[in-house]
Amino acid sequence: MDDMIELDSLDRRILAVLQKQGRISFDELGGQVGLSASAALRRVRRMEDAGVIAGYAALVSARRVGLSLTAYINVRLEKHSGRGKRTPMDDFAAELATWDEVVECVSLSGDMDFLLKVVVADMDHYTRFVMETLLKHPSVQDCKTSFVMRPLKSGVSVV
Amino acid sequence: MDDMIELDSLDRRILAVLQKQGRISFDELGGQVGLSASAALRRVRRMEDAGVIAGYAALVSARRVGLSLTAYINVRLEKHSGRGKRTPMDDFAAELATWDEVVECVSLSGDMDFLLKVVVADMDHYTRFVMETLLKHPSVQDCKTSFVMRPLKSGVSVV
DNA sequence: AATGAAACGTTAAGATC
DNA sequence: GATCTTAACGTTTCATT
Repeated sequence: MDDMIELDSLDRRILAVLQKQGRISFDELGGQVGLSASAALRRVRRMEDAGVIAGYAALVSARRVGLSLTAYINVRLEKHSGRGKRTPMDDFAAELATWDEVVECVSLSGDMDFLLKVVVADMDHYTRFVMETLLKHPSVQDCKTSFVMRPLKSGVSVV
Repeated sequence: MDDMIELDSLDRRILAVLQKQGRISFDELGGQVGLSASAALRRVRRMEDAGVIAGYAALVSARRVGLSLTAYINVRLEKHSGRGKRTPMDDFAAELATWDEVVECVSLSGDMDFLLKVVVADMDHYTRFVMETLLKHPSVQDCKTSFVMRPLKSGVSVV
């Protein structure tokens, strides 16, 4: 399951194409990298099986579905006070999954514990989320927000 | 070009499916949301044309291609010293596009100007990138890094 | 040379659009 | 009906013996 796989330059070109055009046909894909459809298919299947390609996704424009505000929130947790045997981090992680506003969350080195990426309709919704959901959570000590003013580069295809 | 489009609950269910299974057939997609293949296709094409679906992408596992270190870097730019009529921000944004290590970059409110998401093979590569590329750029004043210790939620399909 | 593995292209039947 | 997917089959290449 954890086997490293060798990727040659053709594999990498295939990945580059699929990251831009995830629903391209194997015929076209092969054409772009200089292979037949079946050869392209074989290589893609191999990378899927090896977990190099984790899956495929439609990219949804946040704006076009009415979500025009993006923010990053640094969160610091309480050091103690986990419920029962669970740590504050466990409690937080469990509830996180139920918050639709959070599209990305990583645990960090440094003074802050988590970085959340949050996408919402407007400032109103954002304020409600922070006040009535995030800060009300018993594991959360405090947080600090930076709002996204302009996206310069969006990397969506590395997981 | 900027027309808001009305999405009903069926459209939203279709989007949810396509965000998880971007290469699903329309037959299966229709089955999951209770539509025929052609009805599902019509709705998907409509959302593609409206820009709601910005595209499709294969999701590549960073680990499996040997990129096991992820970091977020807050960058502060020089306030002046743009070359010619261009601002430091223009200079920075232009060069950014050529840095493969940066998979995401947004301009932020607050004391820092940018947040970069960086994915590299190891700490060695990371150090080289910061010392020999990022900090050498004339627009960059200073930066501060947080390393990702554990990804809890990865949102890849909102753009 | 002979052998086997790996990767390619062609073909054709079935699935999908 | 046209395009796309996918498995079967034969060919080429190349490293090993």
